[in-house]
Amino acid sequence: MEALSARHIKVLKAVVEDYIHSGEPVGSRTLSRSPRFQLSPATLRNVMADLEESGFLCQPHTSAGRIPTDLGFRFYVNNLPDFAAVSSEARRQVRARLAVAGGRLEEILHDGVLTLAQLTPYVGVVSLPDFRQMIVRHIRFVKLHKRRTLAVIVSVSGAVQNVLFESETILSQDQLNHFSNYLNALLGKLTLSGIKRKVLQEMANDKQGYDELFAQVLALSRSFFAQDPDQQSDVMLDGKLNLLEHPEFSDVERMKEIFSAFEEKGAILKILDGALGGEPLRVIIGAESCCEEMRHCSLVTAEYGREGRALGRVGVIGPTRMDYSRIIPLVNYIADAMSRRLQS
Amino acid sequence: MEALSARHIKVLKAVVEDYIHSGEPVGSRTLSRSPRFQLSPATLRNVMADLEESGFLCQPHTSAGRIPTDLGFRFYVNNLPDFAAVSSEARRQVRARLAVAGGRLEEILHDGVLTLAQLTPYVGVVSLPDFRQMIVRHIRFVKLHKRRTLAVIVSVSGAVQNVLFESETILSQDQLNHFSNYLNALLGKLTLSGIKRKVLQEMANDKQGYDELFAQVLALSRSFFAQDPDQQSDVMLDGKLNLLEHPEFSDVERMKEIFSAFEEKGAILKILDGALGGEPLRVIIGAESCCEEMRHCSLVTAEYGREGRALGRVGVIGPTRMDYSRIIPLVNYIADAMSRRLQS
DNA sequence: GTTAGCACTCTTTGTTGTTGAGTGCTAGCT
DNA sequence: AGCTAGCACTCAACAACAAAGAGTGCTAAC
Repeated sequence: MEALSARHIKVLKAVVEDYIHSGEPVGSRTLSRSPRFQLSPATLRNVMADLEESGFLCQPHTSAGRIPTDLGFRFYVNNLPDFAAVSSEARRQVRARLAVAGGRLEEILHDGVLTLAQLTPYVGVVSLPDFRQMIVRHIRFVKLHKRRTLAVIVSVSGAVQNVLFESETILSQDQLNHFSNYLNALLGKLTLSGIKRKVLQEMANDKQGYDELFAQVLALSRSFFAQDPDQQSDVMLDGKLNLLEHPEFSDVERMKEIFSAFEEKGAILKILDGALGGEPLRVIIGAESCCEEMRHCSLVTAEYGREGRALGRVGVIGPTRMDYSRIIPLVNYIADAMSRRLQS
Repeated sequence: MEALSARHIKVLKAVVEDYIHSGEPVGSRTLSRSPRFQLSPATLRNVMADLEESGFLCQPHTSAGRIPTDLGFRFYVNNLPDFAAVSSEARRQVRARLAVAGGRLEEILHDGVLTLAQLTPYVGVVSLPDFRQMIVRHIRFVKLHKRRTLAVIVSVSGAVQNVLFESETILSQDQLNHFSNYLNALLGKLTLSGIKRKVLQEMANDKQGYDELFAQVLALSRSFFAQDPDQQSDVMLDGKLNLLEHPEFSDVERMKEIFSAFEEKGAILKILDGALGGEPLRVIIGAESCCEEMRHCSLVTAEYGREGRALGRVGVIGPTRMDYSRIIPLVNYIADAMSRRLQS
């Protein structure tokens, strides 16, 4: 497989863009009619045959035009797109939904995916931050019944989580309040797993000499952390119906595949956060996701976060034939807007 | 339309049952081959023609057999089914999932729909109780930042809800704890809206002479209730993929309709809880739901609750051609199991 | 290096019977 | 009066076939 000439690249780009907009295999004839080529179909055929040999194009069947392979899309995305500016309609919607201040974390994320699902014909997706990695602002204990206790944890970014657990001894609400205060005073800018680590550490070097209170707080924390096994993070999807509009999913079998992938949120999460903290923007094309059910889908996702810390990823899932030149800037734009709102 | 003779009824029943199991329009010939009829096809044709005229059967096209109309299914469900006993496999699964004790409300409901989605080829559905109608066990206030306050409400059935609101004045956590204790001591077996009503009432007859504390609690409660506009209840669905297995939904258009109904949870909720407190078991067939998108679906739902109070409904959504004789007992069984678990 | 021409492939679309299931109707049977 | 056999008719489903159209690879000429 040799290096691609300028002409090869130009043809590849034309095929990809044409296919993205028409959804039909594109033939040499169609291409030669385009004003940007002065070439005859026969010449284009030769070029396309080369591109096929190199793995950038393929034919659904011998007498059809060519469509880009995953590799073809990949080359296009990496090198070629003329990014479209974010439309004014999109800016307007983002302003309306995401430029407002405050709100709980879940609301902000939800507004993000909703906006994406409305502005694109694809599925909006966002990964919720792993709660254990979020910086805790408060922990509060609420006595429910005997040893049954509820911990309410609030993160700096406004996420609230409830964890039910059983304390070792029966404690009154007043005692719990006391412990809450003590613990809150103690914790600086720590994540939940940071706190857990710290608590376990303190217990490990269990030299006596603690004051009674500290020992009790530790005991309580331990049973609390014992309960919280691995409170998984999660994903939010919106606009699944959008996919049904695309001809590539009019096949019921294919639909079934993708929707089953959606039900299995763990898989999506893995694809999304697999490389969290890596590139801020990421495009995953077809089989690159290594998820059998998603091999006909692409993901465009960007990191969102707070104060420079990445919290998760937000973006869209659509067919590999996705309008990358429009979607990539849009996803970036929305991730930015979300991060800004999280800051406030 | 005259009253149906015993023979008419017998034929209707046979048609419905045959159609439920085969999914094909059933013809007079098929029917006459069944050992339960000694009649010739011609005779059956006459009977079926009568049933069609009365609106219980219809023909997809002239040269096909007959299929039951919504009315036909309705007659069948109301009068005819031989209920199947709940299978031992079903009992086993329910034991495994729902006979365990305790758990948060959401978990219990989730286990319920999951079980239904696994035991039937339909979609499991459950309506979450309207939080405002649930009896409150605790209210606890957590100070977040300045006037920003989090109310944590725990119901007797184990549901936990967080409500964010702004208090009128800046209060310390200690004050909030104090208020929480006071309020908790105050509330007996009241629902959230009961509490709200009471608070507003107390404020209305605002004769002075309150002690300071009571006045402050009232003020706090008021801003809290102002925030909570109408925290809608919600529905949970599981097993949407099951529907894709049914031939009646291999048509993409029809699929789209139903899935769009699923996204619009409000509509489902309305159908489900429209008659909460009415019949414990309810079957809604096709157009009876008055929901355009659901006209090809039936719902079988039963009430679940706690200590005799209905909290919501649980059941399945499937094609009108549903195996009612098996599903009705199963839904009842599971609703019972859920209610029992909620008791604990 | 490019293009025109040609034979070939393969999908799509439409036509045309043929088959089979099912129907309504009528006349005759019990 | 109720039931049944028979018959003509309708219609969907299937298969076979033809024609059209889009696209290809290859070769020879420009």
